[in-house]
Amino acid sequence: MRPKLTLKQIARELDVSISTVSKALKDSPEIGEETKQKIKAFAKLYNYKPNNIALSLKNRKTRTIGIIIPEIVHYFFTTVISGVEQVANEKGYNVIVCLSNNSFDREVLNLDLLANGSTDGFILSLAKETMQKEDYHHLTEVINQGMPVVLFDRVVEEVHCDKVIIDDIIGAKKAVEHLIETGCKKIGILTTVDYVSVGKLRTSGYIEALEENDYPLDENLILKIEDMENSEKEIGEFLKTRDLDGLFAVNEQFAVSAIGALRRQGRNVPEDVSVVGFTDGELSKNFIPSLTTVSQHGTRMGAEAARLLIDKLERKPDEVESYKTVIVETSLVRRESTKS
Amino acid sequence: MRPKLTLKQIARELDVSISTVSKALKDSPEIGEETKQKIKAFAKLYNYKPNNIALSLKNRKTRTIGIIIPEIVHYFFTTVISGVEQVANEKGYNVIVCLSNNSFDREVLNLDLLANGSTDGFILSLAKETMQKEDYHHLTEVINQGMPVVLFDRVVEEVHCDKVIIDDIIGAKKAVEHLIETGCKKIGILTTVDYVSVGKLRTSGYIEALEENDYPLDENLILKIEDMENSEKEIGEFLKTRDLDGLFAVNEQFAVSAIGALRRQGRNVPEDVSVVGFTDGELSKNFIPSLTTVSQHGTRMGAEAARLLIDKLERKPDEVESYKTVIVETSLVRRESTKS
DNA sequence: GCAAGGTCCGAAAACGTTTGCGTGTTGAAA
DNA sequence: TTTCAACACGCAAACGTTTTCGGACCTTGC
Repeated sequence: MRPKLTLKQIARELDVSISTVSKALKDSPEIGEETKQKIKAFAKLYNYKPNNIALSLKNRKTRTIGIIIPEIVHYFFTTVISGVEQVANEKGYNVIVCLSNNSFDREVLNLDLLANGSTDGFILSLAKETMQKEDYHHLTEVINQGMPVVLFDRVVEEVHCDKVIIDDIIGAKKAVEHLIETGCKKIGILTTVDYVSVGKLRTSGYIEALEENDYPLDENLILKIEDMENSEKEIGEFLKTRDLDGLFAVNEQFAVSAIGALRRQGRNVPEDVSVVGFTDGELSKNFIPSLTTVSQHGTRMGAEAARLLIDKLERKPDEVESYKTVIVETSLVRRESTKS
Repeated sequence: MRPKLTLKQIARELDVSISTVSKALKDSPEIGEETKQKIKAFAKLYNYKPNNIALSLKNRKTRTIGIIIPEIVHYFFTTVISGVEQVANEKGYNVIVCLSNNSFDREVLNLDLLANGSTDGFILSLAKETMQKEDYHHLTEVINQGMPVVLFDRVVEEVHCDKVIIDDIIGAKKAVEHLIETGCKKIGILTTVDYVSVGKLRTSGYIEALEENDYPLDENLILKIEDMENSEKEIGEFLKTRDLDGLFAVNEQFAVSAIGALRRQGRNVPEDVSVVGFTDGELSKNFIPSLTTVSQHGTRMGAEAARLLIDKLERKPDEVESYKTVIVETSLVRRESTKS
């Protein structure tokens, strides 16, 4: 076992000073050609690589960006990470991922931990609990210390920073309009309770689409699901008592549960009921019938977020502060769960 | 914008030396009670947190573990990460995730990068390209420098380190035996080419199960898929020309493709053909029919890997070197795609 | 009144870098 | 021979910690 090589060891070995070694390796003109060659050869031979920690300390930069997400076992978030990772790597940044598990305390903990030197900035999506508490002091504090933060997906007005979101309302409208265009007359929605911001927005989109097309709004066709555990049963009972021919679900899960329930009730998709989901994940692609769905383009969101963050990080300190909100367009992916 | 507080600033502000501040905050008996209180109060008021980078440099430890995986948009890997994260956090470690995208070069790059001070050890699953190349010098080098490495899932004998794997062979046998027990007479397998070690092992399990139950081995019922892009078509054609009543697929993807193809051919699952998959992901749970599958318990694998790594990290330096291989048991999850 | 011992604190080194500046050596010009 | 660039290199500080060691001052006991 041979421990890591340092400048000091090279210096001792070659009988020069540490600074000479450092300069030689950076090809400084201060150092004689001969010495440079000798040092470079030695470094290469023993595979010298500078210590990142020491560099970080010296430069007060880590070239690392932190991602904090509510959960990782979740298709959408992984695509976002993938997007972040791609552009981060292009620009020579590293990515460190932490999970809040939707807990406020863990979000604060992770943020504090990473903020103390480990990362130069953050990309994060708020924990559910945080949004309920409406307590964002940990974020404002970090921002006050001069660390750039980019919020995505689950964002909130109170925090002043760059944001990347999708046009939830427009996306939902696209979905419902597609149902209308393909001949559905009575369209229901499977959504979440209102404090989940995306659920609320998508519900708004649903309502807007109905209004703009002169469809009556029937509260009876709206199911707001709170308890994810029992969503299957709840959906089944809801569908049994509604005579609808079009259904918009605000996520994949609800969509497939609905299709399953409908099938058990002897109703075919899309012949009897058309179904549109939200989020284009593994399920949508592989389900039978495959799901018509609103794609959120997570990869693109991640890439945008990373770009925003890195821009801030590499901005000259005298440039004026300004926060952008990037809206990533959704698109409707037509598949087999709706009529064509 | 108020920049981060350091010991030096506290010292200047309170007109004591840096070392006094440091000691006071660690509650050292060397410092007078009065001074201690004063310093602690000040630190608390302004929310002092020591700089992790400086600590890492001093202690030559980062309390960070690096995970390198082939891809993140993949249910199994996310469960593993989740497992690692859980125990890492319990023990006060951070997790940094990098992706190799199944590329050898990116695996080497990431490993090199993280090895230079960013992490204390690694948990990784080899990239496909790495396994083809059979080039593991980057790993042995890192190990030689004294950094512990734990390999999981895609492991390889040539590298000497701790490993966490599942009993692929036994898992596959369980799957096939279940098919046999539920009355299947002619059982096929959808697998990968042999250099993907898990594919090879699962194929072995399939063969063993057949042999032990005196089923004839028919090479004609084995489909080795190389090109993931066209797997759907390939599977369809394979099934069209085989008259089997049981099918074992080495991953979810293949299983659902098969079910789709069978259905198009007018064959019902599980009435005409029973199907068992491998990996218990979103798809298996939500597909209709839901999939009987071999669960790999990714979370448990991640947790085991993290425990192994942290044990090595916190081991006294004089303890003897020894490498363990932990085998995480698989279990068969019975659902609707097989007869009961 | 003086040495011994306690109490409380500060100086400095160390972790591995980078970099501005000082210094010694060389060679050539005067 | 003297002088002065140019060149090649080393010193030291800095980043933010921790920790060992020693020093100043006060108290105590004789």
